[in-house]
Amino acid sequence: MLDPKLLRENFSATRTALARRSAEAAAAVDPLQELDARRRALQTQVDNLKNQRNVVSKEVGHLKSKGQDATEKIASMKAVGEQIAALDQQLRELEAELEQKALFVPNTPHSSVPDGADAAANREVRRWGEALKYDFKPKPHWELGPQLKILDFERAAKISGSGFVCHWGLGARLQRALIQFMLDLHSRKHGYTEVSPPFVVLEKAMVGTGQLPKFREDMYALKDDPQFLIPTAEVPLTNLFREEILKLADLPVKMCGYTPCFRREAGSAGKDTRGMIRVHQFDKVELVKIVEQEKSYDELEALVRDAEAVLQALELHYRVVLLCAGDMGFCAAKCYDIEVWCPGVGGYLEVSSCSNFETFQARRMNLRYKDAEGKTRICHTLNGSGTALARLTIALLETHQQADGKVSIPAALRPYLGGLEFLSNS
RNA sequence: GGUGAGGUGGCUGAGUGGUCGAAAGCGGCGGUUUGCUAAACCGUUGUACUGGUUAACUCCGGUACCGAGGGUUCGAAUCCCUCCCUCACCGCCA
Repeated sequence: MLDPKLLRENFSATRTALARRSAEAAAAVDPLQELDARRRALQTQVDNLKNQRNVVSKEVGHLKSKGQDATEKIASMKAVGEQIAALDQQLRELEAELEQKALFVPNTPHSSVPDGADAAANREVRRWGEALKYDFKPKPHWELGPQLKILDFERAAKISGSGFVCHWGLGARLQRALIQFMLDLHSRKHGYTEVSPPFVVLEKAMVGTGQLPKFREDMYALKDDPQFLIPTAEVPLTNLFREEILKLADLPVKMCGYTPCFRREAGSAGKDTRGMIRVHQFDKVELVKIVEQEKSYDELEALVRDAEAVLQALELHYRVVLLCAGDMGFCAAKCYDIEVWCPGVGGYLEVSSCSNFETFQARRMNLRYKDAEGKTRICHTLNGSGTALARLTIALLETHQQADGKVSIPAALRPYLGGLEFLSNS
């Protein structure tokens, strides 16, 4: 959510910034200006009436305590009371409308974010490693997985429908190893506190991190309860501190956590459907930071490096891409994607998305801190995948495959697999 | 799921339908005393919205907030209803 005061004072600048995303984004703020003006006028009116009522009611109290008659004042206030009730009702409706509209306005892009309407305008900022050359045609994971008997798409579909995978045998163990490897890396080397949160959250948590109300159709809602399956650990981890005022000494809050992620992918049917590039449920280790405003952009750079460390340790070639204004997610002010090379698929796949949301999420969840002067300010929140498992597994299998059909395991991961050096189907 | 007890400011904890935004204590902040620390004493102390004012939440006002939402009343922390949460016990259960 954007700062209402800032929006009021810098309306045209904000609108221009939003227009860098899309015309639709810019149009979303238009109704806010007029609604806000009406809201304030109405509130002033109601406040004045309430003041009148408070003053007279106190006089009634004084009169009664002295045993004097107050029936006239009481009668006149009855009418005022009815007026207040009616206007209060209008005010509540107006506020609800205003909030509803405000929740649909995306974040303004940071000045360092390049212009552009879509992925074509994204800017590659660096690469690590290079695409390996193979003296055979590298297979895609949807062939490798079943051959090695570690991925089972058909049986998964039998129990859950399309868009699900079952990890079998060493595949299941590989998932567990990767999760543990990443959690160890981030908690021991990068200073994040490991958190294992609930996988089911209330609607207000989903509103807090910006999944709702706009992206409802992408979420799995529980039928008989008011909760949702989490689409990412970002939701529970960031909301953990909602409605709190943190002390400066407690910042930065750095959390890492493993959760499964549940996504309906309602809008992307038919895209990237092959194998497990896009599935309804995948595992992910997420990194979340809650920081002071002045430090959030430095923390973003560090966050990206922390996520990159995973891929480097697993000897996977990747590139870091700075997203342009039109390609960024709803909440982000600035976002880097990390894309890993997958020789079987024949392209780069996004395994991490690292964003600074500035105050956008924190304002929605009323997450604040006391700064050095003791002033209460809205926190900046950040998160990044560290990293997403389904695609990481794809990259791992496809990159480290050999002509004989085996997949070599990078040295960093072997301790987590009992020293195993290869995946093979024997 | 059932029964009972509770939910009050950063924390502990009072609170009679009308000088209650709320006693008191702790903590925090400022000051005095002191070689330093400590102690003592004095003062101060929330959040949001909003009108005016300003270089500035700078100053002066207003409104709201005692778990949440309704209701009764001229007036609700206080009375009534619904819901949520916490704790205890019972039931069920990995």
